Amino acid sequence: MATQRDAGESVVTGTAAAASDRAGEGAAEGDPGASPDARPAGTAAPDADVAVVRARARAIPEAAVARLAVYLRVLSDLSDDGVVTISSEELSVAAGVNSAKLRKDLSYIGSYGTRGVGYDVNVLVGQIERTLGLTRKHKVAVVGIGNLGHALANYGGFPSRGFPVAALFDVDPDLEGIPVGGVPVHHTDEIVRVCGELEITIGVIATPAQGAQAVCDGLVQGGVRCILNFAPVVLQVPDNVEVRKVDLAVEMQILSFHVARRDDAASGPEAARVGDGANPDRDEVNGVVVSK
Amino acid sequence: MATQRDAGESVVTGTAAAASDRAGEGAAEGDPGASPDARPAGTAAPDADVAVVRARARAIPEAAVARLAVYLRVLSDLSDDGVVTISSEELSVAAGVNSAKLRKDLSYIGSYGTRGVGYDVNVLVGQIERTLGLTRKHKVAVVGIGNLGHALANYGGFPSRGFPVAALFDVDPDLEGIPVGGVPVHHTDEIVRVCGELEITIGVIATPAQGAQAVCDGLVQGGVRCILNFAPVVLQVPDNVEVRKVDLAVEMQILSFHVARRDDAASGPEAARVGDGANPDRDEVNGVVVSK
DNA sequence: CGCTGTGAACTTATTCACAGCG
DNA sequence: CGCTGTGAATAAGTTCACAGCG
Repeated sequence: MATQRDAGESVVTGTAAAASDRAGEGAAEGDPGASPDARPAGTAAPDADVAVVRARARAIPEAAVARLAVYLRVLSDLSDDGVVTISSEELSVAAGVNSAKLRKDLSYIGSYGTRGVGYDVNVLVGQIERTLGLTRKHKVAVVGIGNLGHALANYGGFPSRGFPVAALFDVDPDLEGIPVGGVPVHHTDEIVRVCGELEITIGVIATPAQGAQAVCDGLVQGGVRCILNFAPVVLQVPDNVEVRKVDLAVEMQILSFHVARRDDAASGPEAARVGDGANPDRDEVNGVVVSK
Repeated sequence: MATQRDAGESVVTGTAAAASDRAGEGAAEGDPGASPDARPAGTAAPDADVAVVRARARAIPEAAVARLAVYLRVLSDLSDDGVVTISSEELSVAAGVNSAKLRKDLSYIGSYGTRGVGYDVNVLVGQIERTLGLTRKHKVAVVGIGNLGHALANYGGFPSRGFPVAALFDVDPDLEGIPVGGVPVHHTDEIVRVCGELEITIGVIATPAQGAQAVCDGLVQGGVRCILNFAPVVLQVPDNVEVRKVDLAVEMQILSFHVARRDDAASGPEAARVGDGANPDRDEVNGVVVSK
C-alpha cells in the first residue's frame, strides 16, 4: 500500500544514463564546490522562488516529472556544447517528444521561456534541477553486490549526477570490507545502522528475489525513503516510502508483445507464420523499409 | 521520424486506424441486459483461440501489457509453489495492484476465470504467455560488455524466461573471442552479420552514449526490431522498430523529486497528513519530520 | 453465496489551437 | 513575425459498482 510505481507504468520516458561517458567528467552542471544551491545566472530570489517551485511541484503530473528528467539530460548536453538558447521545437525533437507536450511540461515548473525566441538552456537546467530536488546530493546505498550491484557501484552516471554511492552491502561475509568502486562492502546486517549514520536517502536493491523484502525493511528502518528495486518482487513498504521498480524481464516481455503484434499485423488475421525469422535480409515488414 | 516509445508512452491502439475497441462486439448493441460480449462462456477453441488472442492484442492498453508481464511472473512463482487456483483479490495483492484493475487487465485477454472460484493459475500463465508472444524464444544480443553488459550477459533472468543471450558485442578488440557467460564476444563491426545469421530478435544496448546510435543502426540493419536501450540517448529508428529505454539516472531523479516533494509537505504550511500505519520508526531524516 | 467480467463514471494525460508577448 | 504558454477538447487509463454465473 505505499506508493509503488514501476518503470513501465504511467510514465518513464527515460534519458539519462546507464553506461555513460559523462561519467568521468564530473563537471558539467555548474556546481563545483560552490553553494549547494548553485543557481545558474539569470534567476531570481532564492527563498521566495523555492517556495514557488515547491508549490508547483505538488501539481506536476507524474508523467511530466519523468520527462523533465529527460529534458534535463538533453539540456545538460546542450549546455556542454555551448548552446545558449533553444526552441521548444528543437528541444522536443532532441528529447523524443512532441513540442506541445514539452511546452506543457515546462509550463508546470514556470514560465522561463522568451516568446519569439525560446528557452535559455542554463536557466532551464537550473529550474528543472530545482524542481527535481537535485540541488542537494542524495546519498545512495547499493545492496547486493553481484553482477548488477557491481555494475551499479562502478557506474559513473550516479555520482556525476548528484547521487554519490556512499554505501554497499551484501549478505556474503567474504565480501565484507572489500572495496568496490572505492566503497567498502558492509554486511547486510549493518544496513540499518550504516544507512542511519550516513543519512542515505536512496536505496538500490540488486539482490535476488528472496532477500529483497528483508533488505527493503532494513533500508526503511535505516531511514531510507526512496528505493529503486531491481529484484523481481513487489515490495511492501509504508506509505511514506517511494519504490520504483526496474524489471528487465518485464521490459523484454513488453518488447516481445510488440513483436508478436507486429508479426501478426504483417501476416494478416489468419495464419500466423511461425517461422518468419528465417528471412535473413528482412528489410521490410508490413512493406515498410527498415534500413536507413 | 520513427516510432520511439519510452516505457510508458501510449501505443498499442493503432490510434487513427483501428477505431473500435474491444474486438468483436457490435457497437450497435445497446441493451445492457443482454451480454453483448462476443465470446462464448465456454471459451476453449484451441486453434481459433490464437486468432482471438491476437485480435484482442491489438486492443490491449499499453499500460495493461506492462502489468500482464508482472502478473505472469507472480503466477509463475505461484505455479512453482503448487498453487492451482487464485482469486483476483489474492493475485492483485501479490502483484501490487488493486483487484478491479487486475480483472480489467485480464479481461483484455479473454475470460479465463471461474465465477465464484477464481483463476486457474496454469491456464492464466499460458494465456498471458500467448498474448505476450512468449510461445517462441527471442534471441537476445547484448552490445557493450562493460560493467552493465557483463551483468546482463550473466543475468540468469533472461534465459530462464525465454530470452537466451545468443550474442555479445563490444568495440574493444581485446575482448574479441573472450566468452562472457558462455557466449563469445564479437566486435561491433560484426553486428549486422551475426545478428542476421543468428536471427536475433531483441538487441540490448549497454554502450556509452556516443556509440549507441551507430550500434542501433547496425542492429536494425541486422534485422533486430526490438531494442532495449540503456544508453542515455534518444535513438532514431524506423517505424517498425520498437525501442524501450531504461535510464537509471532518470529513475533516481524521479525518486529525488518525490523526496523533495515530501520534505516539502512535511515542513510546509500544514503538517504532513501521513499517519500510515506500518512504520512507527524514525520520524526524521536530515532533520525533516517525516511522519506524525 | 463468492467471485468474475464489464459498462459507466471518473481521473489523469496528451494534443489542439490560438491568444498574446517580445 | 515566431514562439511561448495555456485553456479547452480528446484520449487513455483507473476505479466503481453490480449483474450474473458457477
